[in-house]
Amino acid sequence: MASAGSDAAFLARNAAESLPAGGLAHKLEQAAQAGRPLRVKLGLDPTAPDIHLGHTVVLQKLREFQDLGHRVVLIVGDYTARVGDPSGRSDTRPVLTGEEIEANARTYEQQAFKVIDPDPERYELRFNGEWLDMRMEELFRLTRTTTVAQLLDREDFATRYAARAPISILELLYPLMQGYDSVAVRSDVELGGTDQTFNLLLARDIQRHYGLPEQAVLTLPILPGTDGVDKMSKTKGNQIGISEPPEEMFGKTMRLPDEAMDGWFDLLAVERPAEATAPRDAKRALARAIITRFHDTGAAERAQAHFDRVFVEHELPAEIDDSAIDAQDGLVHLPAALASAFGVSRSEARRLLAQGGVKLAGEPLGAADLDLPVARVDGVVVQLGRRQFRRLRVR
RNA sequence: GGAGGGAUGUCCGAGUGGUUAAAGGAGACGGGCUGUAAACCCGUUGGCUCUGCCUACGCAGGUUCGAAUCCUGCUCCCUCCA
Repeated sequence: MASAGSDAAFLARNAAESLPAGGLAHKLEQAAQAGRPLRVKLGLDPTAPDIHLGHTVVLQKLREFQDLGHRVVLIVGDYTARVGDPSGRSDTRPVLTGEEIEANARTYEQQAFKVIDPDPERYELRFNGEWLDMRMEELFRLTRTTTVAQLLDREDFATRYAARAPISILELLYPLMQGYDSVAVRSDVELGGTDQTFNLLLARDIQRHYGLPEQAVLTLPILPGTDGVDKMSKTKGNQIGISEPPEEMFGKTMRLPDEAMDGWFDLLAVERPAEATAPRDAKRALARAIITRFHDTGAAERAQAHFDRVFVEHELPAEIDDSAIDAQDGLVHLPAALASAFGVSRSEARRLLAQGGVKLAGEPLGAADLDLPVARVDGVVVQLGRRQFRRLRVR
């Protein structure tokens, strides 16, 4: 193991903040002296089991800790998920059942193993229902650790409070519960996005109140989505899921605005190509690196070849899925066929047709092409928009 | 406990009896340009058996030739006073 100082510098190199100053190096030193690994905590939300690139930033960091010999503790917020988080106003979140949470957690874990090491020596998975299902008396002890003023220091609470927007007591309790997780698992370090800074730091206070050493906190910048602006999230539709097919990953990465590229290289810990590389080529390298990480090198090469073929050369993809469609009296009703082949509504199919967004064997169709003879479409490739292809097969 | 405000399409947000499938914006999608970047231009954006029909403005009823708009009840949300 290298020196604690250089390890700390390495771990913090692409982090947003390492708090308190010198805290991480100190922890690493203590661990080295005691000859034990650090317990590195990450909390996860069991309502969203699909991992995307944004989640992998912090997972990647966990992996780095593991590679230095430390132990990762993933905490599933099953208890909190069962209560339901009221933040985000009226859209009451569906409260999950125990089984759903368990299933989500396992799905998440399987995906997380693409990044972190599943070796039981280096990894453990815990559910916070284990300790949060507590007696009132214990809750009193927990709530005594923190004051309202402390909680109102958190930016979003402060903003909402000032704006007289509602803040439920439950919401105020979340940081406490998260902090108690740190008490329960005796974490040495906790990771999170910069949006978690407050909660991660509050956990230190709570640990102190419980007579435990305070955890070091390492926050990582939020990875912007493929739009380059908003935080990557499923709801925003700007995510790249780590289980997506290589071709999708390649295309989505190429759509990333140039300005966001630097951030991606840093946060995803992808080696940057030479300074003079054209933005387009840098992005291609980024895309290949991402695919190599979640699939393999071969997949990356194939995805790039596919991309070049379809979007640069404007040729048909090498592989096109078949779609079975119906015909009547020797005619194929296109809106219906497109709807079933591409999963759009018939009205939408009509619109696309009218806008020249539908190509049959490379030739654009028009609004009038509603019913075509079977012979013209059977076995022929239709293209919807720029990137969807299907070979139609009349049943 | 009292008083008041609100719930509109993916989101924000106009509209307070009739050219309203519902202004405007955002987003998304299609076309052009291009590096599937940005910027820019044009167009589309509830569904369908599509020159028409059906469904839609929190939910349920009612008034009216006609309602997102008026009335009644209900649900939910917010604010202020106590």
